[in-house]
Amino acid sequence: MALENKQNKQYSFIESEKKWKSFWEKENIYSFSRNSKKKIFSVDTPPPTVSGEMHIGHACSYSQQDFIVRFKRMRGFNIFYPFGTDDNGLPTERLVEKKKNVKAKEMKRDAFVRLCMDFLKEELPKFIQDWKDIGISCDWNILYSTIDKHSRAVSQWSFLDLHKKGRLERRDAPSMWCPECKTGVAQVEVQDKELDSLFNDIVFKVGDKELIVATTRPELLPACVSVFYHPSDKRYNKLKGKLAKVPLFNFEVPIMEDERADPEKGTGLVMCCTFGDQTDMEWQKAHRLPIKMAITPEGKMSELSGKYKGLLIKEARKEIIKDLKENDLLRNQKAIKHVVNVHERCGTEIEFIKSRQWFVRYLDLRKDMLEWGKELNWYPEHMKHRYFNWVNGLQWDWLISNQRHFGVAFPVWYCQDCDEVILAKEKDLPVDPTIDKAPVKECPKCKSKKIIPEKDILNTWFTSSMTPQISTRLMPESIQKKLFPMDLRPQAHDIITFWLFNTVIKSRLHFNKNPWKDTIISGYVTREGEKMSKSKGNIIRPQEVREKYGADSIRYWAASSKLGEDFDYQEKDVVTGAKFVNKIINATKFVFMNLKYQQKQPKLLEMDRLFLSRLNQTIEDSTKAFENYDYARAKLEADSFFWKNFCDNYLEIVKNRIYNGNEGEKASAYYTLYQALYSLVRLMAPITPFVTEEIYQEYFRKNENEKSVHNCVWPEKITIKESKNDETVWERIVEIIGKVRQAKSEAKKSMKAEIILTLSKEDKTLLKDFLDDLKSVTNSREIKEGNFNIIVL
RNA sequence: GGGCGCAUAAGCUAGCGGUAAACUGACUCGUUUACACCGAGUAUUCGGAGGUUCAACUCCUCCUGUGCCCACCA
Repeated sequence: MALENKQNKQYSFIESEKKWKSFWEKENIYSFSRNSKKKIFSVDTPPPTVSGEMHIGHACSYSQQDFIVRFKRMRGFNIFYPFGTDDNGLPTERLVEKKKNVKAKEMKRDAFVRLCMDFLKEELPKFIQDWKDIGISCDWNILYSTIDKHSRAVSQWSFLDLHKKGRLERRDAPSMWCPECKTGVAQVEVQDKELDSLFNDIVFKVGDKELIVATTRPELLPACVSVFYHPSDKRYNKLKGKLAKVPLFNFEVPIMEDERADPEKGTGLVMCCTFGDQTDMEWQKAHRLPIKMAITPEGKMSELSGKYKGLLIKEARKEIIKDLKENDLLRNQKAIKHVVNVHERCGTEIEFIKSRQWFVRYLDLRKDMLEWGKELNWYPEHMKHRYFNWVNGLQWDWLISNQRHFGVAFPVWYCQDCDEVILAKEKDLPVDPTIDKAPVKECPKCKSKKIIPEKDILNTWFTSSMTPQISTRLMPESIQKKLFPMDLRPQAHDIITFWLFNTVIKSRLHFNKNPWKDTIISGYVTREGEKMSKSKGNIIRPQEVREKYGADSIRYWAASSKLGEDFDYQEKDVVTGAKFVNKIINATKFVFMNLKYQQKQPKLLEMDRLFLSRLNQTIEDSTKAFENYDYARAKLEADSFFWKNFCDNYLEIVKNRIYNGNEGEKASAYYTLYQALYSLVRLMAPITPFVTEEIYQEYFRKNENEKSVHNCVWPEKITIKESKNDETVWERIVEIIGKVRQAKSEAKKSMKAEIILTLSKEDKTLLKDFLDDLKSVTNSREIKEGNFNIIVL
C-alpha cells in the first residue's frame, strides 16, 4: 500500500510536459503583448529549413536562445519572439517534389508555390511540434514562412527600395556560374574542393622557337588571348611584344608581362583565357584583352572551339590532350592535386561565364561594412573576426539572380525592344511577372508594347536577409518602430557570412541602421568529435532522447555548453539532467512535507541568515552571468548551489530542527527553506521550464501571484543583514561537516554514527552561533575545545 | 598561405596571476522519517619548450596536435 502510494506520486515528465505545454498555450503565457508598456525584448529567431525533422543541433541551439529569452521574460520584458520557417530554397523544393511526386520545373511557378504552401499547411504543425516539445517559448501566433505571401512582398519591397537607392545593377558581365544547375552563383555559395588534375606542358610557338606553357585546362586554348610572364623573369623578357602561336588552333596572341604571373609556377609562362579563373578576368580588364567564351552556360564547348564544339568540358579536355600528343605539342604531364571552387549545392566546378545578372552593388562599402560589424555586440566576441575576414576578402558584388524555377520572383519586366526595366508598383506586391501583368501597357521609353517578364528568381539569402522586417511587419505599424532595430540575433557560426552578413547589409542599405544590437553565435553538436551526418550514421534524434529522458534533460544538457563552442553529445550528460529533475522534485517534496508557509520574515536563526546570505551570492552571480548571455555559467551557479549547499548541507542541517525544534526555530527554517527553494526554482526555470512549472503550480502558486513560474519576477536578493565574513563562516561549516563525513567513512561507519568533535578555540569563537546546528548535523555527543579532532564512536 | 578558436583526470567539461574543480566511470563504504534515478569517501590531472613575475594551468613568444572560416585554381 505504501509502495503503491509512493509510485503514484512519482514525477512523470511525460505527463508533466504534456500538461504544461497545453497550459502555456491555452493561457498565452508566451504571447507578445501589443499594448503593454513594458520594455520590449525582440528576437530575430532563425527560421529552420523545412526539410525533415528537427535535429539535435537545432534542439541545442534553440534551447540556448530560449534560456536567454525566458530569463529576459522574467526580468520583466515584453518578449517579441516569432517563429519562421525557411522554405524558398532547394531543400523545401526537393522535399515537396518527393512528397507530392511532382517536378517543380514542369509546373508553373505559382502553382508550385501554392502546392508548397498547401504542403506546409499540412506538415508545418508536425514540424513545429518538435520545437514546442522541447519547450521553446516563441509566440506561436507570430509565424511566417519565407515563401509565404507576406515574405514575398517584403523581399520584393527590398528589391524596389534598393533599386530606388541606386544599389541594384543588371550587368552583362562574367560571373560565377554552375554548369550543372545552370545558374549564376554568389561568392558565398562557392566551396573549396580538392581534386586530382594534370598539369600539362604544352607548346606555343614564336616563329620557330618553342615556348612551354603549363596548364591544367587545355580545353580553354580556343579562348586564349595572351601569354604572361613576370617582368623580372629574364628567361622571357626579351619576348615582350612578340606574338605566340596557340597550338592546335594556330591563331596568334601577344606575349605580355604582368606581376601576377608567378615565375616559380610551372614554366613561369601562363596563358590567359577569358575566363578560366579570376586572374584571367583581372588580366582581361587590366590589359583590355578581348573576351572569348569557349564554354557555354550548359557547360559545353562553344563554336570557338571548332571541331570540339558541343563536347562537355571534360570530354574536350581529353580530346585536346590526345590531339596535342599526336602533334607532338605536349611535352610533359604531371599529376597534381589542386583546390578548385565548386558549387556548394552540387559539387560541380564553377565556371566564369558572361551572362546577364542582377547584382547588389556593395563592394564600394567595404570600409563601412567593417564599421557596421564593429557596432554589433558579438557573443562570443571573437566571432566578429569571421565577419571582418569575410568583408576583407569580398571580391564580387552580391549576385542575387538565380536561373532557377522555385523561389521569390523578381518584381520586374523588361521592354523587349529597348530592354528598359519596368518595376512593379509597391502596392501590387507580391507579384509574379510570369503571371501578373506589368503595371504599364507599353514601354515608357520606346513605347513598344512588347513587355516581357523576368523569369529568374531572387537568391534565397536575398529574402532571408529580411527576417527582421518579415517578422516585425506582421505587427501593426505603431508597434513596428518599437521592434526595430531588434535586440538579439541568435544563430550558428557557419552562416555568419551568409545570413548575418547579408542581414546587416540589407538593414544598412534600407534603413542605415544595424538590424540588431546583439548577436549570439552558437556552436555545433558533434559526436565523438565528428560532425554528425546521415552518411556517417552517427545521428542522434532529439525526439528519441526526449521520449527517454524528457525535454528538461535535453535542455539541461544544452545549457552545459558555452556559447559558441562546439560540443560533444554524450547521453550521460542528458542523464545528469534527468537526475537534476528527480532531485529537485524530491527536495521539494521534503521541504513541503511539513512546512508551514511564512509570509513575513520571522526572526532568523544565525544559521538560516548565513545560508540566505550564501543564496544571495548565487542569485547575484547567476543574474550577472545571464545578463551577459552566459547561460552556462548561470546554470552552473544555480545548479551547484542547489546540490552542494542546499541539498547536501543545508537540508541536513535543518532536518533536526524541523522535526524537533521549537516554534521560533521552525519558523526561521520554514521561511528560509521556502525562500531558498522558490529562488532556486526560478533560477532554473529558464533551463528546465517543465519541472519548475510543475513545482511552482503544486507548491508556490497558492502563495504567489503569477499564473506561471515563467511570468514570475526573476529572483532578487533576500533582504537580510549580511556581514563580511558570512562566506568564510559558511565555508568553514561546510568544511567541518565534510571532515566529519570523511572520518566516519574512513571508520567505515554510518553517517549517523555518533562522534565527539573537538574544535579549535578560533573555530569555537567563529562558530559560536552555530554550535547547536553543527552538533545535530554531525551527530556529536559533545563539542569540545582543543586541537581539531573527530572521534567516531 | 591568411584569419580565428581549442588543447585541464579514463571520458566529457568548469575555472583562473596566488598551493587544481563538477559530472560520468573505477575503487572502498554507508543507507530505510526527500531521494537506490540515493548518500559519503578514495585515487588520478593543466600538450611541449622558452620568457615575464615574488608567484604562471592562467599573461607573452615559439612549437606540436586539432577544428572552423577565408584565399590559393595558370
